[in-house]
Amino acid sequence: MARPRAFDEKQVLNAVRDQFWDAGYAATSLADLMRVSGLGKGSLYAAFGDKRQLFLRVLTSYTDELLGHLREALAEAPRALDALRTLLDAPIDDSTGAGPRRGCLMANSTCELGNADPDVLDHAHRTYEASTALIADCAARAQREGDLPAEADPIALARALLAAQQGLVFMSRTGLDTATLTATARSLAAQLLPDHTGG
Amino acid sequence: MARPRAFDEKQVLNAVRDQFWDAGYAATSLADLMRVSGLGKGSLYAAFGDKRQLFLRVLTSYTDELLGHLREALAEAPRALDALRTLLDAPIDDSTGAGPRRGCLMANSTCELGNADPDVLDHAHRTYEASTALIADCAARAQREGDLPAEADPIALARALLAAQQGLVFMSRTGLDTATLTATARSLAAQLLPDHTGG
DNA sequence: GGAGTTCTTGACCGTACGGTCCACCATAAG
DNA sequence: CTTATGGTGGACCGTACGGTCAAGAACTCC
Repeated sequence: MARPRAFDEKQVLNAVRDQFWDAGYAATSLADLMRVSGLGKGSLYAAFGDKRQLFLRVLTSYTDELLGHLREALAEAPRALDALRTLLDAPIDDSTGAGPRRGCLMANSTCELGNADPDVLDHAHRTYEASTALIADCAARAQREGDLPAEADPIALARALLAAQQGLVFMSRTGLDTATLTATARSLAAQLLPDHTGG
Repeated sequence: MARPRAFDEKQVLNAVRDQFWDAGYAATSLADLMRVSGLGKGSLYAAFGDKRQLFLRVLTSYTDELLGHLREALAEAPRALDALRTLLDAPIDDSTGAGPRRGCLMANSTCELGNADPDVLDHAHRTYEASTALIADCAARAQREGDLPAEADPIALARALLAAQQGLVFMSRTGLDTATLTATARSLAAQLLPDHTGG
């Protein structure tokens, strides 16, 4: 093993991810990556390859975590309908956090690089298809639990929810105040996931 | 007036806008702008200032046009409800066009530059507030025409529609096939703008 | 036609970028 | 202690970028 690494790989990847997340791909320079990681150029290149490779690696681990958390959250909720409603709260969390509103790294990357980098586009497509499948499973459970009309299409509902969520994320990025954002999320949730038992 | 300009300003601005729209701000170089405009560096700088000024000018004229078209479309529709439903078709048009799916220039710019450039963020905020107001007016008309429940809040509905639209635009950018995108748009329209008279 | 003014072209500049390389260092094995 | 191996840090490189400038061209006015 010779000389051991002086850095924690996960820590470095998290720092790099945050940098790309805050500033985007093009606006992040190698100097930025060196600063946030605390590594020299040589170490960075030896460990992760060039800027694009590092970015793709960070992007992949980001979506892996995202899908993992989504799977957990949807599976663990006692009531599936509540889990679906929670999906629309994610943008609110982004707006209330301390730092800048940075939305979703995958969405930002798709906007910035989707037309220029087929790998990124493909990754985006796969990620959102996977999300749709997870959400659709949860919607089907909500149907079984009697909280959603049985005749609804779970996949269609999943796509509608995902679209609403991404739209909210974007509105958060425009600087919409948290109260209005929250009200809009509630409004969308009420219309896309109405209380079925009461009606 | 001395020597007259050899280019049409509007034509140049449109070409530049398309370039920024396709590639984004950072990924567009001055060489790109020279190529698509047919102008030399000197002419570009003399006529429009530096890259950022040119970009902001293009962005402003883009949103001016956008709001103008929106105002027209919403006002001219015989039935307000139909105009509101048409809002969700815009992302479909983007997906069926010949070129790459490039979404909305204002949205792309907000994602890329919103955190770094307060001017862009402010412009985005104002633009979407203006859009919301226009859509809310149309929703109010739909209420007067008996196509929307009178107790609904037009502004809240406008924000929900705008969020849904932006979400659909984003899903189009991930490469979602047109049929699925269309189905999702129809699904969202059905839930956000249900047929009130029939139900 | 001469003067004045604006536009055009492209050479030029400084800089900051992504990427490479190498001398040095810290550890493990023998 | 010696040697081998991989890690580190920073000097270095070529390039492409955004931006400036000056010389000449095209036009108007007198």
